[in-house]
Amino acid sequence: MGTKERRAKEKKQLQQKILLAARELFVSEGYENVSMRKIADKIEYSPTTIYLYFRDKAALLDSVCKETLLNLLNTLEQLKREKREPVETLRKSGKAYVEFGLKYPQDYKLTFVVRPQFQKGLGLQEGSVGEKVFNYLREMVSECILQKRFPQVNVETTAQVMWAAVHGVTLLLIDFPDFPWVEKDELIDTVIHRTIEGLKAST
Amino acid sequence: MGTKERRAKEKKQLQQKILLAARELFVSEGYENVSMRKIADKIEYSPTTIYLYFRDKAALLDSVCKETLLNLLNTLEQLKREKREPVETLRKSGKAYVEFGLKYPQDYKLTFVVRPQFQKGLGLQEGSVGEKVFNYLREMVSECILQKRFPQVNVETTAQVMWAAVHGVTLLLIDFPDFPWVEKDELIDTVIHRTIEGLKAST
DNA sequence: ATGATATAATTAACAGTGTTAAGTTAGATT
DNA sequence: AATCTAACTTAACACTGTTAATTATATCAT
Repeated sequence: MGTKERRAKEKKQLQQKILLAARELFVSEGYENVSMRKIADKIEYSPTTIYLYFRDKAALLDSVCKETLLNLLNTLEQLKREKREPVETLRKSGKAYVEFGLKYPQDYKLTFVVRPQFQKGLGLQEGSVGEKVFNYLREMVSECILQKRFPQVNVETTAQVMWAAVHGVTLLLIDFPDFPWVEKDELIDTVIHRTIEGLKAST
Repeated sequence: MGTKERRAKEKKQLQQKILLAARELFVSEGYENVSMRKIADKIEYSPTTIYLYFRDKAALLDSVCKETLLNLLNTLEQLKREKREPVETLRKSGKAYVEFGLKYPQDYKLTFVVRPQFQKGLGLQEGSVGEKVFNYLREMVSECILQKRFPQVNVETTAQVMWAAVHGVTLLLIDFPDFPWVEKDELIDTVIHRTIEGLKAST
């Protein structure tokens, strides 16, 4: 009865192929400029075949974003493993977050801007990869407080403040590439550094 | 020869009417879900009439965003007039910026996310209203340094860090309304407060 | 191997999109 | 009143996401 398994594997492969094509096109042309027909052309199937594997275009976006978040999560978890001073780990995590966004700018926007716009409410539901990424940040902050690097601040607030800071600088650098920014790394480092300094000095 | 002036005024009025309809629809339905035909229906003209007043849909978006930026600039300039302690003014400006974004979330996204996506490069050109908004921020920071509230930090870097912080928190609150945020005002105030505290403590 | 069956993929179609070119109407000028 | 010109509309093109009906294909039982 190996045929059924083979068929199942083939289905998965085609699904993966569609996903890859979609990601490449979304990234290079932008979500709204990519048509189902373009994706179909790229994989050399008819447009409607895609609908046998994904409910609609938004579902395709969803899957692409989930992959992106898994990538980001991997990058961050790797950092955690190289155990360091907790504040240093937090700092490096922030930097890694921004650099991830700048390395895959379109993926980042797709995930953190386009997707929430196209499916409101389902931004960061329980058990999702997105939640796991934020949980990572919570942990990092907790660790800093536990080891008394920070005063007894509210973990949740602090994590959210950190997220806002890195999210902000990431999106600005992506969306306004022609703005006269100071040197990019200086800007990123300063954003992170000052957010953390403000934290130490805070109540 | 008053007829020509009258016609000119009528043209401006219709252009304004189109702009208003476009803004209302963009805001309520989202830029990509609004068709030229929908706008035309709203103002009870044929779709193609719009093209006599705006080059294309992107130009319409452009004009809407410019209005938004003017509104934001007004809000901020008003704050400057009620002269206060400079750090306090900076703090209030940050708060006003975020609140503006939350009051008109779709306008904000249109201006600071959607528009740069649809016309790359022209994000913040010389003489634009966007540039004026950022110049306002530069001034606020300068004032703080001049009056020795901050150490001798780099104005440009500091202004950009501030922008990143408020931009980040604004977008997160808009895009992930269902995320378990801490109390909204606490989050906003903490973002601003800690950015400024980090500044004082910094080199 | 052949016919039946289930599944995968396709074609055709619908209602909608931004936009252009050609045509029409209405108001001002002579 | 006839002409001209600016304002507006109609018709059309090439595209979009998506559904329903249809065809091809590969697996199964005989």
